[in-house]
Amino acid sequence: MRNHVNHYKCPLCDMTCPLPSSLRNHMRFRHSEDRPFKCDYCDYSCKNLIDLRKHLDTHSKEPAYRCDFENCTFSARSLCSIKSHYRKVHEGDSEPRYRCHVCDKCFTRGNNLTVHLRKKHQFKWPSGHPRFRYKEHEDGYMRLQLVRYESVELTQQLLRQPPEGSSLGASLNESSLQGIILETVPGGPGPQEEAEEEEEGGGGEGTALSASQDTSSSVIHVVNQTSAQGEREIVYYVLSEAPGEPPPASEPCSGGVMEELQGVAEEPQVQMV
DNA sequence: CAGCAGGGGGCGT
DNA sequence: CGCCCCCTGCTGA
Repeated sequence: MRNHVNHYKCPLCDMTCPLPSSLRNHMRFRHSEDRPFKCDYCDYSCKNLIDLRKHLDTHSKEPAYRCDFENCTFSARSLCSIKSHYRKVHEGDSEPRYRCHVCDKCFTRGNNLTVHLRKKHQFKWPSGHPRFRYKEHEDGYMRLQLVRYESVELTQQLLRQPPEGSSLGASLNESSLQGIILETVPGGPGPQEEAEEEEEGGGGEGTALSASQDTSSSVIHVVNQTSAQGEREIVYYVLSEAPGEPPPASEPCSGGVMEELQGVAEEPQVQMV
């Protein structure tokens, strides 16, 4: 469990990770333009041998993969197509398992749930989170992972908070974690002003996303920060969690943090999950 | 238009 | 490798 806490931050972006090796990999694949693996038949190149092999399959005329099941003639050009075929046809696993935590609609693939979340509920990716993660819940459904834990130390470092004056960063336990969640929805009173599109389809709009029964928490503060260079916006959510402890009324630790941030905060939003 | 599914690619584990 | 991305064509309300 402790291993899932992210202690390391990429100096070039907002990505965080639990291990130095993860950071090294990230640097190589995310921030290097080196593409040593080149295709002989086209100008495709990539950073990874496995990806090159996958690509080479696309040059073969015959479908490179066949279904192993007896008497099954299904074939496809990608391994993932075969696997999804096998699961659906030969294992009877056709029930949609990806479930929207807002409206409970189910989908067969995470990809399609992603489209749904973005189009129907206006979900976005905060900086440093290039994609959604889906997590299996106790009921077997895959739902959007809303919280990513990072150590308090790292968060303070991210916020350029001087380490002294923190009475709380000393020990890392589950209750002293801060989370970054992957969602922000205007939802309500915002007087926006859609530059483009779009009439409401009938005013229905689930709005308010009151479907908050499952997440066991909590009010989250959102701060949009613009760096000195005016480049990246970081969306921090301070998760007041800890059912056992009273939530520190105004985050004694983040007093300085909030103070520092308020200078650059653009539009704080408060959101429940 | 919403959802499904196949193909192909990126990237974290 | 596995998960998720985009793009795209198909299909059923």
